[in-house]
Amino acid sequence: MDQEPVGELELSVGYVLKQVHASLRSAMDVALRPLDLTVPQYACLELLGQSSGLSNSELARRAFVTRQSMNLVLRRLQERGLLTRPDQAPHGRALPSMLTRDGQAVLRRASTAVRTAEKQAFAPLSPEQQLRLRRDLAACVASTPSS
Amino acid sequence: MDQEPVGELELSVGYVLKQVHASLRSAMDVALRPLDLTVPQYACLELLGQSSGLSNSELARRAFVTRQSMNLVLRRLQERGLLTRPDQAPHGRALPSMLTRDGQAVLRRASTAVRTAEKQAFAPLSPEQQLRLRRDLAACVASTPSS
DNA sequence: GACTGTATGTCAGACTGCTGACATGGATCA
DNA sequence: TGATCCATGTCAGCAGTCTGACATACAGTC
Repeated sequence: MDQEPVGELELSVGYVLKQVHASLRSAMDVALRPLDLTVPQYACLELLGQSSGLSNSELARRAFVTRQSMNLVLRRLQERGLLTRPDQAPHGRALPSMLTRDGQAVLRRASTAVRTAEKQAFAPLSPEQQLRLRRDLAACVASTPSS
Repeated sequence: MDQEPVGELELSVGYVLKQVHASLRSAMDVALRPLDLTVPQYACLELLGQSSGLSNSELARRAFVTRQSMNLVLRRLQERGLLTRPDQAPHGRALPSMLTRDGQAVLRRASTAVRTAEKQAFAPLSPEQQLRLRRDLAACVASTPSS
């Protein structure tokens, strides 16, 4: 390793944030591959596991993708029998998605796998530091104009 | 189990990290649009501005994309006359990229725009908190197996 | 010198996610 | 009631990124 003078980019919060995000994303990919799940698919399952009956648009917002992308994710998961959507909307146009029994089972396994990967990624930080990190990040979100 | 209105996902460091990353990415997109630059293109310029003569592969690693993707970025920037690459490699196969005068000018404007966006994104945090956040994140990177 | 291993640049194909657009259902208000 | 606006689901097209592959250039070993 050549010892360059630490660039200015290393001093940018955004750059380091991107770095950690990339590393975590990669770790999640590896952890989810055996379950044949992508990160967006996992995110969708996790969101539904915690808030059953969310609509496509609502899932998209919480997973930080567009409605169109989430639509494809939902379709694929529905084909695999991991979730169900009613043919007709009970109110308005929103179609509430629900996990099937299989979906819940897959989610349980995926959740533990991701949790392990995440734990490992933040292992250098003590529990107190992790809590502090989460709070600092959450503070930034709070000021963000909701998309 | 806290049954707060906030879901369990909100308690996940990874989720909040993703949230902040998405918000920052979006802000950077908006800030760079007037300059007709994408985020990867800006990243490339910024990296070259701080370490002139980096190769395609090295830029790719530091920008967290593949060599192939960075190759397209470099080509596009070269077409716009923002950087130059020698036709022949001075050593090995690595082609060192250099910013042109125009490239340096665009970088200056882009850099201030991005810096403003980043400053705004992390505005809720005091300078001390931002420093702490950067250190915490950097600690996570240190343990990551380098890609 | 020949062989092996590693790193780089580049091409081709597939996949993912996005933007733009349209139709539908509901709420609001004159 | 009719008009307007907003949110949702979905279709089509396009740009960006990735995986896989190949040829090339250097360093190390025999």
